[in-house]
Amino acid sequence: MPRAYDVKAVERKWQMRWLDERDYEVDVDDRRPRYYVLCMYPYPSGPAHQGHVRNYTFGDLIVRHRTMNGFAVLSPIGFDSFGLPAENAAMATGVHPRTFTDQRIRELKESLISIGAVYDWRREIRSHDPAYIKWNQVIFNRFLEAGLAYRAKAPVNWCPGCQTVLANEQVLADGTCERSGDVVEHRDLEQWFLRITRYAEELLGGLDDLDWPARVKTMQRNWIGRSEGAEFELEVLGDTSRADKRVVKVFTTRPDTSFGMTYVVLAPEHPLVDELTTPDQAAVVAELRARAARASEIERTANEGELAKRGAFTGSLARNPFNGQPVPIWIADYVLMGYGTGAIMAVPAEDERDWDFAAVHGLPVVRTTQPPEGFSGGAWTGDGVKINSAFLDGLPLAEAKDRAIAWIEEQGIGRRTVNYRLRDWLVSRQRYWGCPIPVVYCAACGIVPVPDDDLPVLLPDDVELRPTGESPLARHEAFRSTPCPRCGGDARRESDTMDTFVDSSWYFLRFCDPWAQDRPFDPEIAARWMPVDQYIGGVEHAILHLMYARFFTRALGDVGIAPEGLREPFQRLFTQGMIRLGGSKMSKSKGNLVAPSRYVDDVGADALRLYHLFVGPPADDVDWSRQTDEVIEGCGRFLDRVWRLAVGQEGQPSAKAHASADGRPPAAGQPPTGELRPADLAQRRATHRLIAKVTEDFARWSYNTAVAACMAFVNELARYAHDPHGGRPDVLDEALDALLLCMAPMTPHVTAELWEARHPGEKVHAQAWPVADADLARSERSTLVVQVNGKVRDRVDVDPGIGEDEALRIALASERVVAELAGRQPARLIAKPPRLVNIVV
RNA sequence: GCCCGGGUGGCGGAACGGCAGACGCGACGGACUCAAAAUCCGUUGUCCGCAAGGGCGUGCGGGUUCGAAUCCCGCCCCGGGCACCA
Repeated sequence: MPRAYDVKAVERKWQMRWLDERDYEVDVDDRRPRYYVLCMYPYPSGPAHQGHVRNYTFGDLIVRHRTMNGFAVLSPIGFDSFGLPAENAAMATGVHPRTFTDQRIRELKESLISIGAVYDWRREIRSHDPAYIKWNQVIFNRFLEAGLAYRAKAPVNWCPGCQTVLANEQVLADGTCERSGDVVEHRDLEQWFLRITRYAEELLGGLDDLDWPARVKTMQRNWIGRSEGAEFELEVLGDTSRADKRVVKVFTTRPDTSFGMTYVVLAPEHPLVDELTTPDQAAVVAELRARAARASEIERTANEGELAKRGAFTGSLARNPFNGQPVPIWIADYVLMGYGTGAIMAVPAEDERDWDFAAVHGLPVVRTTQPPEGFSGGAWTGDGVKINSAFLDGLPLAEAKDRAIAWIEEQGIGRRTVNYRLRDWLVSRQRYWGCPIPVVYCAACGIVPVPDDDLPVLLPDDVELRPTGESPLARHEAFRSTPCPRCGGDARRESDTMDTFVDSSWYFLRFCDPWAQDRPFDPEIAARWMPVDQYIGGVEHAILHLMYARFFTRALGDVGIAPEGLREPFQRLFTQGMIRLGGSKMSKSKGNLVAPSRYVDDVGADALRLYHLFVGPPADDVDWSRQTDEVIEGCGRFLDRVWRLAVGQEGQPSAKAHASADGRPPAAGQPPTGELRPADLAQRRATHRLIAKVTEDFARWSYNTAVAACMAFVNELARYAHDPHGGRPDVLDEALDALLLCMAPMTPHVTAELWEARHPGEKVHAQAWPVADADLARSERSTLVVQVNGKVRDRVDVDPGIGEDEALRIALASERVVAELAGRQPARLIAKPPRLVNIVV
């Protein structure tokens, strides 16, 4: 499509200037107020995709807009450069992950520059840089000292596709790996964990004050999954020969239903199972345990119809402490070892899972809550007065719960407790391309951290990458064998690397002070920039990254690395919608990308940015369709109109049409003076309404309507410019300057070029954000809508300052209204001047 | 099953409880041109009507209100998240 200007040359020119002139490099001692804008740093997967363009367009817009508003805006960028794709590619092609990654970073960096995004590039971080690895490892050491990092054997999620363990957060609800889609298996392995659960309560409470999308907060609350209840012990019956009493400890959120306990269930992995299983039940118990151990999450949850196969009686009985009754002890795979105590009291009358299980196995049901009249279902889980419950009888749920807990505590058999669904974060990965976990195993000294002075532990380059389920580092003798830092004896290095979410859990802090040589960052400098004022990213990180980063910020504060008072890293969060093509998310892994470079080369970065802003509300998903190309071309067409309007008929950018007496163009922002004809005044009003509208829309992330306002303004302005009663140069200048300023954050290249042409030596992005003249922005005339019985019958042009009486007088005088009323008397008159009058008959 | 979003022209989408459909895409008509492209101007929810004008319209059914796309209740559909967490 032929264009009004040389888009490529103009865009390239400004991209180079922004890099050369370093306008977006800021330092912490800048005298302007500080503002920290951050887009989630990208995994370098090659040239940017549309999701990146969308994300970084929003970020760049805010950076430029805030800068024009007088802030020192910190706008850093980096690359989340460790991760599986590079390693998988290495196995497929033989290219080393480092070479592969560096190449991908070059490509991505080039595309970020090509869409006109500006950053303080001095601060660039790459997670695979030795400096970043070093501080990652130092942080790990501090966590180890503080008991926040620990090694434990645990049932873990194993992904056969990725050949590594996964964090709970990386396993989808259907039991598959979020990355590869493979069915995740269970394995018992010794692994490194970070103690995020220590912060469960704080992570939950901290959400309240965050300016985040409600949806994301809810997802985090659900993930943390706080539940209040009680733990108590049940005595195991039988085997009177033993001296010590054996007990089973259960957790329940419904201690008020304890009198309805008709059996007890242990998780198949529960340590007491062997001891409690009687010889005649041994075979069936063993079979169930074997099956549960082998079963993946997906199998374990997918066979609801086979409940009979999912539980087995141990042969032992326990005593319900509330009523002294013996109840059978079962094992069943619907009870999980990892939650609570791994054992439950089963109350089929008030729990649906217990009800279903009891029904299959013929276990008794005792109601302890009076269901509402007419209730005919199975378990009743709602409120109701207690029955069959001795001292709790007659009490409603909440009160009965408190009384039951008090009783448990009086008896000394248990206590009130809070449980969380949140588990500790498993960070070991049996892969090469990640940050090595800096510990050494010594036969004599045990687990020994690598001393800070010996860090970083770097990855050796000469590894053999093979998918064996073991880190390639384990087979690298020079890496693996090392003297013990403590005793000097033979020892072996940890060969696992860290989950890459560790890298992204503190990069935003490093950005504040990426030059720090003796620590990850200066906490005082971090304290001055943090928290991030505006964080922007995809909603797919609602749980994983955002939860980990919140945990790290707190934990780093508690070990003295981050500022102590800093608890929350991201004050405001914006999550953009995703890009879809043909109904599914556009992504590299799905292979349905539509490359942005195609548009940048064709219609230009400004047009593509404008499209992303214009297409709809930023939070909404975007469907990439056949129509999209045409809309993007429309955006380019609009920029052409702006260009032609700004340069006049000559085709070349010209200085302002209107020069003052000394021949120099007047400074921007000088309002036109002297007599104004009605058309001139109308244009000035439109100009100031535009400023007010765009300012307001930017504040509420309503970029699509801001763009629409600019388009409508250009339509009007073109009309005015060609109007024989309009076209006054100073009025045009005011209008064009306002338009360029308003558009500068959205389409930076074309506005920079036009501004420079009109104001030689000036940069549009260095200008102050325009301020609307409130008197002019207020509309001069208003349309009074006259309704009869709520139906619009007439519209009258009125003064906006009109009063109620005047509005009614005008309305009742309307010919159309008189005709409609046909002599009927109004029963009621509603006047909302200057917008509306409603006459009810 | 539970918890969030969301259903408005041919399409993307506008609309503090007060003119539904701003702005754009597409379509149609016109100007310019030998012609095309580009550009410019106009029309474009739907039905009735030559017109003036009127009826109907924001997923469906109720309700609140002088007035509902907007608020409330009950459904339907789409998207997302969670789902043996006791």
